[in-house]
Amino acid sequence: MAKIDIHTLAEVLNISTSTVSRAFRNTNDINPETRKRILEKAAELNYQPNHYASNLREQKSKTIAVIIPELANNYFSQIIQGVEKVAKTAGYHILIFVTDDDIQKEREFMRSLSNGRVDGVVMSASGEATDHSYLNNIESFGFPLILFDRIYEEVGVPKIITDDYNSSYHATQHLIDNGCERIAYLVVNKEQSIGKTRMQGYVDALKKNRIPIRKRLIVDCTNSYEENAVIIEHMIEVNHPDGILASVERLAFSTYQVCQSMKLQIPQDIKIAAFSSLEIASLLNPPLTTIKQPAIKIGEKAASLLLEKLADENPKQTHQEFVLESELMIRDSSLKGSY
Amino acid sequence: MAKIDIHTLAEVLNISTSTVSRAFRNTNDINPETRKRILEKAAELNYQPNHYASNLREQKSKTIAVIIPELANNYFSQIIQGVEKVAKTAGYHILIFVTDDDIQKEREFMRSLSNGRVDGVVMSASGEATDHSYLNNIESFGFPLILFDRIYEEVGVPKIITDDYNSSYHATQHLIDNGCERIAYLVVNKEQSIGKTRMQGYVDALKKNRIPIRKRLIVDCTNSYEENAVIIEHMIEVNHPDGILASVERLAFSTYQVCQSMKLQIPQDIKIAAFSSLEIASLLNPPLTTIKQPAIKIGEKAASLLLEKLADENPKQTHQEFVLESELMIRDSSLKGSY
DNA sequence: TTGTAAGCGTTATCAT
DNA sequence: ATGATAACGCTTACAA
Repeated sequence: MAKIDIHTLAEVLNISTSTVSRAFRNTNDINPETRKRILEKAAELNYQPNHYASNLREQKSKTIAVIIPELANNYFSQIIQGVEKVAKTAGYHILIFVTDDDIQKEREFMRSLSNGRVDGVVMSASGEATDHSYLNNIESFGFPLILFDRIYEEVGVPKIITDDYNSSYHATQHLIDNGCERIAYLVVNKEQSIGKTRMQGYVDALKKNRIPIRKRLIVDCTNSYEENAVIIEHMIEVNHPDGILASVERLAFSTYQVCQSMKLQIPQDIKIAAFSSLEIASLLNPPLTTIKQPAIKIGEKAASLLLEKLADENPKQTHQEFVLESELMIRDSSLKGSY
Repeated sequence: MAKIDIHTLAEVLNISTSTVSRAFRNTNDINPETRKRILEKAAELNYQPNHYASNLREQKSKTIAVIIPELANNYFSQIIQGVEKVAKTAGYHILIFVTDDDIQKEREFMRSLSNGRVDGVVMSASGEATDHSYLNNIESFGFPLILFDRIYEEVGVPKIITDDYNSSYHATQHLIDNGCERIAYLVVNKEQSIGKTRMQGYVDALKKNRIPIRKRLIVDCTNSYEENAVIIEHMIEVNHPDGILASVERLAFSTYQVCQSMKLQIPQDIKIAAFSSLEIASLLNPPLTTIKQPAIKIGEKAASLLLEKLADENPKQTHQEFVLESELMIRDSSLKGSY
């Protein structure tokens, strides 16, 4: 181990700790020669300024937290990619927190982070649309927060969302245009921000087309593949939808599986469109029509906004809302007459 | 902000800082009443012990680093899932470092972590099999390291790998059994641990079957989808393989795309098997035969090993190698007569 | 059971 | 350009 600290290094060099410290910072009140000597010796002895001591002293960590509901999800993996990429270029590191869709954990994470562990946080919420009282005094947390995707509307922080309502509306209209009359909407939590918004787009598109809204076609699913397979199969058997709009990717996969096992043909027997940022949607059988969210971009944007705030001396309490565009990628799974 | 520290809290309660400190640790040399009073007040004032001060004092961080070559990769996402899950249950957090396949960055990360930032590291290497001199004195880094998947053979730390050689051998044999005689091997870096081992399995299976090894069928690819498409298309045009073994998932996707655009039928014209932990391989068109690595399990195992080391008072310098089994999931993409 | 005080390894301020 | 010293906020002997 032989951990070497600034004192021993200073001693070896017959120099003071302050000078050593200076050598590592880009200040110019140090003799270039001296700096060179110090850095060389440091490399030789493998000295690294202690991160915790520095942070304690400087009151910042060059670290940002990413709080997300789950990790087993292509969408959030891509979010992390985006955040990581931007953070890295600014010399920041990322710390990952997964709430497992539990708002208690979310709150605990947020609270525990008030200890200065990170300089800021980007988060996709786990709670329901209105359930965020713990964030009432966001300033008191002592760090900037950026919300993305699953947001709490009333919290006064910058937010990044996609145009979920429109996307959902258009995807539904697209299914209708392709002959669907009984479209099911699959959702994990219809009370939560995105599940709710997407449902509204679906509902309004049906209304606009004078198609009755059937409660039984709005299906609450879970986070378990097995359970969802059962739920979806049952729903199909009982309600015979001719179209399906999946509010998250995973539900489309389950539907594909169910259709395979029920020997239902997509899109002949049932058409499908799904919110998804899957890159290989076109390789599926059949190619899946997706509402493609720019997940990586969302991550990048969230990180950029956060870094901006961190760079800003006295950041105003903005709560701007940034809307990124999703793209409806029409593929065979939703097309009439593509067979 | 109004950050409150242990002193002010102590003052408010008319009590000493040590007592406050004790209230937060599970020690019993404190009056339960006092503790209760303290914790209540702390909650009220939203006091959180400063993480960096604690860490500095205790010389540990309850944080582990995950160093991986890339994030835009289903395999590594699953690794992170596994690590995160295990870490969380032990109260650890994870810090992510992405090297972009650059061994310089890997070395810098490792070096910088010697500053006590994390208690331990799990890593999948970015360098080539022999290129790890910087790890010669692993003890001097001052933290335990676990290597997984892309390992450096000679480094004396615990390693977790899958039975790549056998998997590759069997997958190749499987392609041969299904009538392939000109099997191409797609690899990103054939000098690197896994690319190399997997190639060996491929080569030996060919030899065993007295099929000549053709250099031109061993194809170096890159990390770019676009470039790979070009490379693979060119290779197919020139060398007319009737089978393909992809050493990483991404190369199989590119092959699917190329086949689509070249109007080649899988598996009729060309059969494919790939190393991949993709969960929806069976939904592809056609379903993709995979050598399915237990990515999440690998992550879990790596984390468990690390935590064991961390719990151990004086960990012996073990360098055990754990081999997890991959599973050959035979699907249509590699089958003769499944059409 | 509680308090006092030293120290974890830095960096910033002030002197020199 | 360099050095001495006092924080940063916490934990833990040791003392009471």
